Amino acid sequence: MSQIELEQRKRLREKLLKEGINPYPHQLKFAPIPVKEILEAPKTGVKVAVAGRVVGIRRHGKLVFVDLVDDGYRIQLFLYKKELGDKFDWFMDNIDLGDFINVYGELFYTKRGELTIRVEDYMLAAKALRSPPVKYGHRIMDTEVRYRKRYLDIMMTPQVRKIFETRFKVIEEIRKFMWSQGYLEVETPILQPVYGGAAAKPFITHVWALDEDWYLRISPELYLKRLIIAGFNKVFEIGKNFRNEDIDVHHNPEFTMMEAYEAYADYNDMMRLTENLVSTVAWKVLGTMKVKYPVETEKGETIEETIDLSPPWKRIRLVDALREYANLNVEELSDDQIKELLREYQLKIAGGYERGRAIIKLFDRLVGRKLLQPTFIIDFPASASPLTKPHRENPEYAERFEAYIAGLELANAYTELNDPILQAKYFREEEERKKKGDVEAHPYDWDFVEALEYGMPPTGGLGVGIDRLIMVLTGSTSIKEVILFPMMKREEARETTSGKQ
RNA sequence: GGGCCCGUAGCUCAGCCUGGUAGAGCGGCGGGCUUUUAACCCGUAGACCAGAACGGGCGGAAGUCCCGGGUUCAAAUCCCGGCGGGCCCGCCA
Repeated sequence: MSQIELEQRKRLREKLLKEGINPYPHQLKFAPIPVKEILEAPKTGVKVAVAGRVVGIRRHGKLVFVDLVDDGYRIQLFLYKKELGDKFDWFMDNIDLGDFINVYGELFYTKRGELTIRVEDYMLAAKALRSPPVKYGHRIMDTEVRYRKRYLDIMMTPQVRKIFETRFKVIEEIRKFMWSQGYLEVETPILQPVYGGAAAKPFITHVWALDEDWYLRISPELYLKRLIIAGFNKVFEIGKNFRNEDIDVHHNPEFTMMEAYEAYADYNDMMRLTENLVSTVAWKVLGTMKVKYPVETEKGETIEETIDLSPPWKRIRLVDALREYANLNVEELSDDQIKELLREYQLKIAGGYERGRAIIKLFDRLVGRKLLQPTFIIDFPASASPLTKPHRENPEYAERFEAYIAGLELANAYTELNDPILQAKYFREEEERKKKGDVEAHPYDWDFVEALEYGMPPTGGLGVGIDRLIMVLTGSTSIKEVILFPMMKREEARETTSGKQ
């Protein structure tokens, strides 16, 4: 909007105040009902009151059509000078696009068959000084504006609003599902003295009361396990984790995870939990277990892939997946041959070469993105899974899986390591890697080891990336499309009505 | 960390290659129109500063075509360096 238009509206606000009309009244004159209710059960000949934002004004001489949006639902208003008299002129002179108004009138169908309110009276409910940036129903083209001023993106574009409605319904249904399975929803610290539960760089903050540097959690894992030790058999937590790493289409520094832990369960139970959770949530929110997701083919074309979320999902060992999808039989390769492959694909291992980590790297590079249909990749090399119990049949592997859908890593789960001596050994090895330059190695958490020494039952644990799950369920290819306010570089201060900020 | 693309009126974009008056549509403002729905038709202001404000007229000290330099008689346009955004690659299990 031009500066001139902003000034015009500021003057209009002043004019209204002088006339004794509050542009920001405390109460509505006509008790409104939701537009949604009117649209769901349309009746004609009845009087209704509604409130909402003016998003369209179409004038035809002595009559005018107005589009009003209330809580995401649009209804048309009809104002006729012959019926409204001076109030018609007042509306045209004082109501602008973007304003909130409260109207009262009778429902009828126009010649074109649209349910419309024939306005008999109205009031200004809140003045907008800036007009909407685009016509209602259109997309804001500038992605920077969309992300920085998400309120405009949602205000003007119903499809965008729909994505976020879906997002929060998904989270609601996850809760309902977990509750129905007997899990207790808990909260654990976001500010932690020792971070852990994942391999990632943390955000550091300072606690003035203690004069100590603390961390924003990279995962709630070690606290949730403490609750299993405490004697809660089934717990889960939904919340933000913070990882001080790159921002791209699959990563935002703060993101939402659901983690669940269950005593006397193992990673097989967690697979069943995962596929039941995801398919049930899809069914409840979308009414289907089949979703479409845009996928780029090798030719560079984008096609809609239909993804079937119904259980059971495919289960395949990581080394078998490398054989099946990348034609690599890593179990028969020497370390030198694997190092050669790392060179070929320009992959580096932080903290120095280590066979297990190298195999996982090759998997991520060559296989992960090919896994479009839901797939559990099971049995990771033990060396790169320091919180996981070794495989019951072959201790070179860990009882760990990752779930992939649409090429996205969606979940990560273990049969949890509950041997404190082994856990301490793994922590020491992680400390060694940290010294060798692996900035993401786990720090030694002696307090957690002590907790394990009191005895933790056999436990299955699961982490689900909620943002990525919502990407799959909404067909979004960027995590920024499913996070309300994604992290962006700080903006320069700008002029607003209250001056420089 | 590497590469590619974009940044011009409130919005969407043209102009840039080939340097020489900065344009269109939408939106705004004014007018017309009794059933429209991205309404339509006619007119008009609007890109930086600015004379208190507003309306009308006049004017240039000049004028941020993201910012700062450079080349040139002359830069939105060419060159260099930034900033912001998007995408790809690497890293992030």
